[in-house]
Amino acid sequence: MHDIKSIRDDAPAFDAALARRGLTPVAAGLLELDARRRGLQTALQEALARRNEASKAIGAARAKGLDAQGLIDEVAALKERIRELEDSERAAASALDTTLAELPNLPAEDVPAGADERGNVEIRRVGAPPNFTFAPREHFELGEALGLMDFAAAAKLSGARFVVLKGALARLERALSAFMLDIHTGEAGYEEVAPPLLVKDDAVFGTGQLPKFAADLFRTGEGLWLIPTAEVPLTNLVRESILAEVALPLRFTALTPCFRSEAGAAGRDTRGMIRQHQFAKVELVAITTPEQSAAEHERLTRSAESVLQRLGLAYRVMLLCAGDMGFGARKTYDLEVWLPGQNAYREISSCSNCGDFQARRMQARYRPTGEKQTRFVHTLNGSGLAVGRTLVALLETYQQADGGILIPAALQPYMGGLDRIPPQAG
RNA sequence: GGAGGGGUGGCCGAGCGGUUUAAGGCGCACGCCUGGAAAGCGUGUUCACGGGAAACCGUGUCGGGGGUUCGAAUCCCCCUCCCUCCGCCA
Repeated sequence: MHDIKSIRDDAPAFDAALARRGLTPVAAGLLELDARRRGLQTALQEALARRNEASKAIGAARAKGLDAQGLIDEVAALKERIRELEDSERAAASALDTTLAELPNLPAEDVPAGADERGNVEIRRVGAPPNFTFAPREHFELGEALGLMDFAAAAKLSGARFVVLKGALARLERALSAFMLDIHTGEAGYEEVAPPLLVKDDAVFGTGQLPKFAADLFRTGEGLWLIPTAEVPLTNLVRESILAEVALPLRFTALTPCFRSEAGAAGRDTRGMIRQHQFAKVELVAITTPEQSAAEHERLTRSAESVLQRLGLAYRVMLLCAGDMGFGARKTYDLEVWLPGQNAYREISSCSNCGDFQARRMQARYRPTGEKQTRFVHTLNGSGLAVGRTLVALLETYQQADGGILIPAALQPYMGGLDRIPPQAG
């Protein structure tokens, strides 16, 4: 959510920033709505002030036993005008808010230009893609051959884009989750949270999925939303609050299932676990000051990267261009892991600095030490990591010619000491 | 799901149609006092929006939304959250 005042202050800069996202100018229309709203508000407030003044005089006159009929008539006449002004003011404010709520965040200055993923810039590459003496298979071939990954069974239960994991692969998902959480809650200092998976409209509005992306979410009959990411409950932990500066930064991590309708993804990644309606993810969220958020963004990204490094997975870090960023982000790094079966880098984490964009929607503020005025916090989030896709990368990276899967040393304690998933006998 | 009781500033807590400009207390900030501190005394202390160069002024805000009234923290209706009991339940 943008501050209309900042648009008032520099409309051309606002439109120029939106243009970097490929959007047409909107500032002029917004300012017109804003001027109308403020005019109505001033008129309303003047009417209310007069009503308050006259009502007080009526009370005083009554107390002295004087006649106040003239004042009573005046206020009665004001009532209708107040009602009209209230309705008009509300309509104007609502029109302005509706428009503002659907505008994405502005890209940071150091975000490269570009309309789509072809404009993204590679920042660094870590680890070398493994060499194989055989043609590496895709994860679903490996998983199904092991008899531990069953898409057909999932389809019977739930339809397309679900999977059933069994045995060592079910364990592997649990192991990866615990491994990631331990990394983030350890030296990185994130506090582990077990949040609700069903949330209200306000929460989903706060992080920016509503109102524009309702079609991407699942909604219960009772009107609650299944979280598409733990970013929603974790970030909303600070909604409508005023934090002391010394309490910042707040760093939260959570393992949750994530639910996405994938409405616009028909035909993409239809095979395998890459794109599912439900997947596990360990999320990282940080709440900090405007001064600290850029550094916090780097720190958060490094925490996510450290998971890949300890698992020995090759990856690259991409700085997203203005046209490829998500709705709430002002700057985003994507981590892309190497998938030997696909012979490609695929997104496994997206780490974004949202600036004060979500904080405004949530009314999440802090009070700088020694100051009276409050300011909006900056919010950041990133996957650390998508567990399902990590499992995919692990299978494809550590596959053996016989169909078995080696378990990286760092993960073995979480697998009960197992060092490889053996190929299915027979 | 049923019945009942509640929600007032950072916190506690009065107020239940009009000098309430939300009493009083705690906490916090600043000042006085002090060798220094405590105590004491004094002043200040919700948030948002609008107007203004500023000082400051105005409007709204007593869980949320409607209504009654010249006037609502106070009366009425709906919603929401918390607590107690009953029912159901991992």
